[in-house]
Amino acid sequence: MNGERILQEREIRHIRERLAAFYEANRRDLPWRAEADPWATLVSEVMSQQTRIETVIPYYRAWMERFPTPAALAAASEEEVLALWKGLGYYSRARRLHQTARELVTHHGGRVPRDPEALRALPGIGAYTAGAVASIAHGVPVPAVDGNVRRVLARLLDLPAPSPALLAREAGALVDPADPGRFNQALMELGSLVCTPRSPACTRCPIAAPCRARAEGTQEARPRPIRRAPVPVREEGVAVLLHLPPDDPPRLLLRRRPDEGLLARMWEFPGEPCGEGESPAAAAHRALAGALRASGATLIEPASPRALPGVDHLFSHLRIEYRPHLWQVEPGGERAGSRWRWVGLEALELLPLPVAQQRIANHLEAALPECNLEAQSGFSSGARRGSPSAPDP
DNA sequence: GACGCGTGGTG
DNA sequence: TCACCAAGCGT
Repeated sequence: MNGERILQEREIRHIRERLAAFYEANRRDLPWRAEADPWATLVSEVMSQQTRIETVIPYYRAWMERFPTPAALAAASEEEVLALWKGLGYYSRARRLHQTARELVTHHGGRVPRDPEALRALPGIGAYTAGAVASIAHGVPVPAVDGNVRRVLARLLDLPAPSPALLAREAGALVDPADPGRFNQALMELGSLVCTPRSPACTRCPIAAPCRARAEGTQEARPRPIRRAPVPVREEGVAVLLHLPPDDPPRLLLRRRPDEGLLARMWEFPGEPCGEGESPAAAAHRALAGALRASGATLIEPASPRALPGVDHLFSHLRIEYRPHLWQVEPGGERAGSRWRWVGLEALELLPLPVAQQRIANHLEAALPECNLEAQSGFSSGARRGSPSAPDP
């Protein structure tokens, strides 16, 4: 089916007028709305992908301070880029934005293109972000269908499961050519403030009159919710290798994750997933063995490790229960490699460390004073207390 | 088309 | 407590 519009011309004009008024009265003062800078718009849109606006704001400020232009980002190291993104999640966004900045410099004169197709071709920029940047930063009359807009349109048209193609067509016909950026942001703001997933405030909605779901009373059921598969749980033994130099701050051995997949190229304490029926302590021992081999470090005392508090972390599709165990070691010869690194406790914040790993480090820091004492009287002597795999209290 | 990909807020 | 989900993209 094509060409068939559900809304009449008169309704479209009505919706444009009401949304424009709604936006002027309700728009939030977000930092990127104060600028007329396409780079600022692009950065804010990428950061906002699947992320709450309140979470984005401080990251956006720090990012624009450090990388005010595509050229500034293009010149940065990936490690610094990931470190600034730390805690925001979906880290491939940071790596793709980094790559996009480089392509802007090499192929677009260091500027953000206006053509939606050119934007769409950049890494990390899909249909939504291309439409948002083209309309908001450059005034191009194209739609920008995010989760909010999908929900608003599904209700306005009373469709249980509208396809992306249908939504793009309807939104494209609806966009106000007089101010496409304002219109698209108004639709999102409406979804965020009024036409919410649960308990939509239809009595306060500026476009309740033409809303088909409102007329049918089906707004709560539009769009139809999707069922998620239950997330698998994995238990992982973690080896925290601690070096206590006599006159310097404590140091830790970290490992860089693989180039692809979960938390790609982020840093972590070495860990191993528990095999079938394997205890976390045994898995941690395997991680220890690998870390000693890779780094050339040696155990100070080959005794039982001290168990640190467990960290349970929920990822988007996986739950991992980290069971960290602490060993004191002496760093070995020259063996290092780019995937392993000794890092001072105070320098962890400069590294791209995922949130769960930071929690492990925090527990270690809390336990450190005791370790110093034990180090002098022989670290090995019965340092174990509580269950080795006790979860976070 | 379904899945992999983080984290924190919310009812 | 926990399921849901937020200004999605790439494969």
